[in-house]
Amino acid sequence: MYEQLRLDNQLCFRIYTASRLLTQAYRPLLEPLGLTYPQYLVMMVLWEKDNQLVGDICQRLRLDTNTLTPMLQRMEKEGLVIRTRGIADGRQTLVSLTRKGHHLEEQAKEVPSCLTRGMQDTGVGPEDLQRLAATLDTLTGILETKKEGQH
Amino acid sequence: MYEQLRLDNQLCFRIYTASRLLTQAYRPLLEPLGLTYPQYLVMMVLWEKDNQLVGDICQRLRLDTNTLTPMLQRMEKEGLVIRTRGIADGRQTLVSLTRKGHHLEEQAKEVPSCLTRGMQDTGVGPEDLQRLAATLDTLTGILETKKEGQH
DNA sequence: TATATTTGCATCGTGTACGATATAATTCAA
DNA sequence: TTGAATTATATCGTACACGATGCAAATATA
Repeated sequence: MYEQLRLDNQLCFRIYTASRLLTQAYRPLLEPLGLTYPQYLVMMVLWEKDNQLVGDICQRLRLDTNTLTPMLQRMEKEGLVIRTRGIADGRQTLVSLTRKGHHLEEQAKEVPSCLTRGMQDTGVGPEDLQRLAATLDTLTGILETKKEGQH
Repeated sequence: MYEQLRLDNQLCFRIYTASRLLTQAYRPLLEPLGLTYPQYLVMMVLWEKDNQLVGDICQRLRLDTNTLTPMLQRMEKEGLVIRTRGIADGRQTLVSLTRKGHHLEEQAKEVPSCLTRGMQDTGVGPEDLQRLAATLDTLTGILETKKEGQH
């Protein structure tokens, strides 16, 4: 029995579990909007700035096109976005919000507070979350750098 | 533009990204062992204690049978585990390591250190990781409690 | 003890993730 | 300028996740 292989010693398992449970916590809030959690992320990117290329969204969410293209196709079928091919560069695909997609922001703006409200009086204070975010940013930065180095 | 909908303000997005990047970081280390990251988690559970029920593994990893059953079936096909139905209780399925599955622990024991080594001299110290783990545990605990309350 | 309920696991359908490959448009180079 | 490399997306195959449903074994209840 190797101590380093104990599940309880695995940071990655904690992050993996927290990620899944958080996504599950979002589900009942996003279901009324007809969004999955990854789709909600795409919407946030587009609400910040409309008319972005697939590649822009990829970069922002750190996802590849093989994940995003099918997702954007489903979102287009749902009438949330429109995909337009070849404007300046014929290879690019521009993703734009539909009116429906725009309007969804009004309903979505309540979602984040629903979750942070649930964090109150739980032993996890705002400063803990702040520190958590900072450490995760550093960690992600490191992992991205290592990833670059592979190519 | 609602401030609370900015991607940069989303803790969940950070965790989601960190989780994916960490899993990606494990991939090249686990590929030689013929394991995916979730399968590696199952193996860790079984290395800690062999001969566990599907339900035990579910509870430990906080995954449901609809995820684990197909995964265990794949692992059985790979010759890592054996699934035995109905010992005391005919509904249960006992999951046991094969000799091959047991032997894999020897190779796997190097995996964790490969990753922690990569964390050295990066600005993220052991105490940061410790605190990160603690906060995630609390967070996960809260999310689990909320989840219970839904039933 | 016959029936209803619960339990443990399996199956199904949909939606991500992601490596590998394909394809068409653009750019580079000889 | 034409063929080679590059780039931006798309497609394909496999493996999770997870809600919903199915099913047989065990348990509870009348």
